Amino acid sequence: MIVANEEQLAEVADFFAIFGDMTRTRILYELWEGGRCVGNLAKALRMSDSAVSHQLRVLRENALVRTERRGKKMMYELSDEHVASILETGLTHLRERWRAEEAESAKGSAEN
Amino acid sequence: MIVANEEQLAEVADFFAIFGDMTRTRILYELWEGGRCVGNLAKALRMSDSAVSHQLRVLRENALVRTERRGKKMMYELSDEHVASILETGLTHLRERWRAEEAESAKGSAEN
DNA sequence: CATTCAATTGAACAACAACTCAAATGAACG
DNA sequence: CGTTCATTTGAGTTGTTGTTCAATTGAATG
Repeated sequence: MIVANEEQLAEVADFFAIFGDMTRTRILYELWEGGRCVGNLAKALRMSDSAVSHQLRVLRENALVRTERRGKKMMYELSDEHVASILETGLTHLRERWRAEEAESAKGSAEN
Repeated sequence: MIVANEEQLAEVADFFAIFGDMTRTRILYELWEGGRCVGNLAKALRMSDSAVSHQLRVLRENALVRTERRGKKMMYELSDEHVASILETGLTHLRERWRAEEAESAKGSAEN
């Protein structure tokens, strides 16, 4: 049990909210595999460059990704391993839930 | 590196989004300390019973909290330790960030 | 069974967030 | 320096989300 005040809980909420959008999680997931430029990401997500760029801005402003210009292209990468580990936490948690749901539905079909 | 498809990433996003609201993180934080009824939570958060109840519904529907009726009151508690551990992950991550920011600002004031 | 306390629900409203589209910026290169 | 490719920006629009308010449900109790 960690002690936290309201201001900190607000920051926690804001922090989780960044991961609370599919476009951003997809971007982070892509970057998990390695650095990518905007156009490359946009193609992978089948979205407009603009839409992706807007979300990259959010990620950048929250220090979840770092940029490095390489010629005309702007390379994006995760700012540290922490970001991947947060994603992993959520993914792992859901993995367990999915497993449980599967077991539950298997039980149901055995009963009927 | 965990393999995930888009549907799963969508679920991850939705999952994080639940934590991405201050009211809900405050509720979860309160429940971390132990079970509470709606009125009690509302008082602690200085919000209307209704507003809290609406958010509790979201948490309930996503299986983050469990309920148990005790007389007129409805007792809410975290559905498992996992929920607390997710909160802790976020809190811990931000702790490090806050420490880093503090160190940074201390460096700044030493320079000037 | 009427009353009271506790919680839930639904509609309405306001605030916010994400995407689109068009325009602007920036870097390379002939 | 004009053109091209890559990205960013801002305004506008649409959809979503959280809160309020009033009405409703549910359980206990005299």
